[in-house]
Amino acid sequence: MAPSGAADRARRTPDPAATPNPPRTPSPPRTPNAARDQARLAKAGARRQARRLRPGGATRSAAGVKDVAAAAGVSLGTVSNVLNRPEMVSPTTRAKVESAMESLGFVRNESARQLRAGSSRIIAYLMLDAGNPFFTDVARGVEEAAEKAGLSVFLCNSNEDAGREADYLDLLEQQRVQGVLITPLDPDSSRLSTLPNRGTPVVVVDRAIDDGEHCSVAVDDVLGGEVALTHLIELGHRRVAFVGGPNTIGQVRDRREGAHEALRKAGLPPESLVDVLTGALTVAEGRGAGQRLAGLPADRRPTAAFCANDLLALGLLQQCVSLGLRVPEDLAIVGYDDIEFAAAAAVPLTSVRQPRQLLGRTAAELLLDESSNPDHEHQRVTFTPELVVRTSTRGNA
Amino acid sequence: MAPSGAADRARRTPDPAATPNPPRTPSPPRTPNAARDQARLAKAGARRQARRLRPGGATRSAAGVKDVAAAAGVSLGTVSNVLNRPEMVSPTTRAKVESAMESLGFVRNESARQLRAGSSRIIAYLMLDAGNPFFTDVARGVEEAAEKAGLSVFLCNSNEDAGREADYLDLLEQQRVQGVLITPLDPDSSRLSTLPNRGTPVVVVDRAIDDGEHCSVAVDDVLGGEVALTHLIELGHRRVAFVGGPNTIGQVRDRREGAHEALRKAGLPPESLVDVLTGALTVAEGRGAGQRLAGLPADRRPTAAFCANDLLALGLLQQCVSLGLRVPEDLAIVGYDDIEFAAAAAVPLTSVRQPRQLLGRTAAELLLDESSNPDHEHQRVTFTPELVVRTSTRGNA
DNA sequence: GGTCGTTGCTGAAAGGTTTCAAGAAGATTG
DNA sequence: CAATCTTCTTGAAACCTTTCAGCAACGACC
Repeated sequence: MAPSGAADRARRTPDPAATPNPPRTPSPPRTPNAARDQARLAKAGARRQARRLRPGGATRSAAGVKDVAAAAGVSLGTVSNVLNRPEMVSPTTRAKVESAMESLGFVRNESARQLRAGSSRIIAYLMLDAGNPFFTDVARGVEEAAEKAGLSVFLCNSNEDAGREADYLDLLEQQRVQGVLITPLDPDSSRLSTLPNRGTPVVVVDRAIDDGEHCSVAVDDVLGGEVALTHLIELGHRRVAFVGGPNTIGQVRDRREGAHEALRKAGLPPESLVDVLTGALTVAEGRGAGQRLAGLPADRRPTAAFCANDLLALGLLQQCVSLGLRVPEDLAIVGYDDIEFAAAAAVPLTSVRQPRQLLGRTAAELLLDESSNPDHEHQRVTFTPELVVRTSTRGNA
Repeated sequence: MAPSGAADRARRTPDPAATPNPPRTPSPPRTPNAARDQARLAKAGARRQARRLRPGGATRSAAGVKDVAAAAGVSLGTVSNVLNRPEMVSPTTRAKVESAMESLGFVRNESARQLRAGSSRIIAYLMLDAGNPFFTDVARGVEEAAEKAGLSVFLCNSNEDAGREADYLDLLEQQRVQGVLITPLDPDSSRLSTLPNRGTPVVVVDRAIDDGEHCSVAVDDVLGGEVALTHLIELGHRRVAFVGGPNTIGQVRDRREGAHEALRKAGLPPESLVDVLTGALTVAEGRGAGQRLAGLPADRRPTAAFCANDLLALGLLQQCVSLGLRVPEDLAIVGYDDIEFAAAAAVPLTSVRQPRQLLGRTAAELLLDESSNPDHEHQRVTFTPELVVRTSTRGNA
């Protein structure tokens, strides 16, 4: 119970060049190019120690119910009963079986269980980007609801890659999971319908969809975009950048559409919104967009930017500040999602908040209903977003 | 909740109040108390539309290899060959089989495959906190290495909860995954050794461990703590808060120990480091710590804070700024992990950087080696952290 | 003393896949 | 043309669990 001791030992042990046949050593962490910050008090490097141990008998015997039954002197069916209907086994028998399990190190084979019983106790959430706190917050809501129902959650990360998304869908279907929650790259993809057609419930998260095949839980992105841009218009901005992309992502399209809607309602021309296209919804892409925006001559530069999500907004903000632009005086910024880090940013970020955890919880509840309730009706739940105004648009006034 | 016997039993008891009606509607998103920001242009709420559709024939026939074989007019073994050794099936036969699969909507039953073949194509990463960008970056490294090897990754989130961690370990062992990567709450837990003893490889991530049962990949946290505090000492700070907790988390203990080591080397008394204990490593807990620190009279308040991770540091920073403390003049702050948001914070954060992605990639590579190479030797890889100095300690000078 | 209900346990069947020894059909060789 | 190889294909066995009809033992009852 003294891990500090272990660490101590690690540091003291002489650097062993004596690794007989180690897997190729990892390259040392490359110094990040993005960060212009300096002052390395310690240089990066890796130490590695190998040990051939393979202690006596790694008991790879893998005891099964049969072995347990033999050891306990009961039949195989009884062992199964202990596992699945313990109340219908006499206490003494149960004790015998349980102690046999213990001493044999029995681990139930879930594949066989599922094959025979037909049902899995797992649901999966296939996320668009596990690095985006928005989605991990949604995931927390999912876990909450799943735990209440006695299910486990596997998280999968498509990382905005259509190929990976498809691979994971295949995998999950083959695993016969109880259901899949997904924030898809393209909610209209036909691939999304094949699962429910074959019996695996799918609930679409953060996209509204009404094809009769899925439930969906979403936040009104068009309204969110409209609210954001209305706010900027009311502050007097007449030339606004829309930072986001790629356009294949529905959230981006909807939020842009909402922005245009706001222009329309305000009687402003569509050209008031200038597209700044990004390759993904990440901080790094936001920095790139900042570079481009800051490079424009001041009289042609938009006076405000509406970003498709907070990661973009934070990157944009960071880059603009470091290039000497003042926020909001030179450029007002509105983000989207109101992730926890938005409020802690260099200039606290105005953002459009979504009920993240509730989104996940509701989606999971719909999934559970679909997979357990024969009278299930597909539903489309839409939540309303909420603008949170902070310094990045309002200033400190 | 993983299928422990007790949980199972609980679950099976028939639900007395059968719910023929749709799941209870979710409560509307509660307005967050933490944010003091205002200006709601749109109030939150939910719309819901139900549709009973249940289109004609949800083909839940679940065609199997047998059906495909019949449809294609070949034997069952041939279908399996198409699936697993396509090169040894004649092109024409293969085409027949493939089109039969297509038209029947065949989906391979992974449970059965795994039961028979014995092997899973899945590895899992059991994370300490999926909401911490540090771990999602590690996960990205894991995915990268796994993809290269043709494996899929399931992410699981213990959320710093020992019970959930144990449940997931059970579940993964029962699933017979190919291996488990884990950042454990307590690396010394005996539970961690039972899996490898029974044949499921386990690699410990972000903790050094040398028990002969696991590989481990870590960054030297003691050194990191030392480097961080040395930096503060060199800046003249003589009274520093250590913000972190709970103490059961090894990372916290090591980093604190390193800080004390720095004091020792500088000839300063141990009381120079004041513990500010938190309940978890989150932004919210960081805010709480900020509240407490800012509440101290200026002459008793530490002049600097070293936080066990960046989430704490960001929360602390946010709270201190909003309470009128100047950073770094009134309070210098050092974080840990150098997550992407650290550089974009209100005051860009000095932090101890770790090679996150490399950590994950290396861990996954070790796991793959362990599960495929009979001569595998357990290794302990240690990387060296790196201090990145920014405004939160140095100021703008 | 027979009948009936309970309670606890048994043993075989089933579930969908992979594997593998063996067979069939064609091609090649002497 | 027979013998030998090759190349494909086949069918049964095995993987481990759950389920379920049935059996044995026992007490209660008329």
